[in-house]
Amino acid sequence: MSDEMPLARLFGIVLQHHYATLNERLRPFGLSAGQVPIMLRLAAGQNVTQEALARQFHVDKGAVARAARRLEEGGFIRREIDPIDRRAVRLFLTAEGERVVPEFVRFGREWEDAITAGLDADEQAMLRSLLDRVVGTCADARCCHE
Amino acid sequence: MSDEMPLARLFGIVLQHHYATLNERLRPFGLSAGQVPIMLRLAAGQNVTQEALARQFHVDKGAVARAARRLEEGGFIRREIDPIDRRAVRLFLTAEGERVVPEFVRFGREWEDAITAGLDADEQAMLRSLLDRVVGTCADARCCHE
DNA sequence: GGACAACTGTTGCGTCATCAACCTTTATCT
DNA sequence: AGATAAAGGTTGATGACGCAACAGTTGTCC
Repeated sequence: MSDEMPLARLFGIVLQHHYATLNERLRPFGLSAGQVPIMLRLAAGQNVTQEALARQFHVDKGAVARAARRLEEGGFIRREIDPIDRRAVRLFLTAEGERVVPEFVRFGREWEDAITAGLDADEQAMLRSLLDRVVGTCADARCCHE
Repeated sequence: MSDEMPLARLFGIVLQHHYATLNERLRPFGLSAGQVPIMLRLAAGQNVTQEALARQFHVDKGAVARAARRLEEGGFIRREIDPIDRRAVRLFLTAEGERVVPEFVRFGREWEDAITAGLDADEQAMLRSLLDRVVGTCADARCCHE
């Protein structure tokens, strides 16, 4: 199986599998995997700043900007300049966005289910817990966020 | 901490941390993280085919081709056409490659140590085991390799 | 109130990696 | 043997992401 596989490669393989799976399912929408986290976040509550998204998902603000642009071009979100702080852009789902986002949620959930199909509930919880802690360790290394 | 973080993002964060760390350390060599797995494999035994590397690390053959080219241009490996099967290219370390590869091994090990610093030995083993199984699951999904 | 710093967002460039198309070489099949 | 298929490798297009430089806006501090 894992004959001398660097730990980093394991992460890479899983991540690429995620991109491949999501990209395929999102192609009919003209979208790809990078836009999903934004949609998921908006499904849970709108009126969100790009900066808040970048911070929440530990993603570069440039990546958020590009993803938001594609979502807007596709007609899934609307962007409004915050009247109080005119630097900030606030994101909202359009009617079309509201309509499709449950499917995106399902895509994400199904991928997680598929990937952890060989693990029982305890092992899944253990995996997430260990990943959380590893992420915490490497997040501390560079920035010192919340 | 992980407030509604998609599982895939956890993998992405760790992987990006790996790239950032390795790229920084490899810059003095004119290399970057993508070339490391090849070097590590060659350190453990030379005369390897690009196709074998792609299969071992579950990486696209195109990625291996590019990484091998950069390593050759940097003078770290040598590429010889297999005289038996003239389609195949076999990779070897140069003297310079032999000289630096122990450092690359160290870079990789130090990153793994840093990332798992918050985990005890049992938890580290558990993490790798769970990752192996998840990777096995998603590897089965597309191909049906060894 | 005016100079300077800090923050949000955008864009260009680089890296990792995939896929698809192609070329060359080898294997297969009749 | 000749045609066809399959395999190893290369290249171009694309996606995700980070970093750095920049623009516009707001905050701070004399």
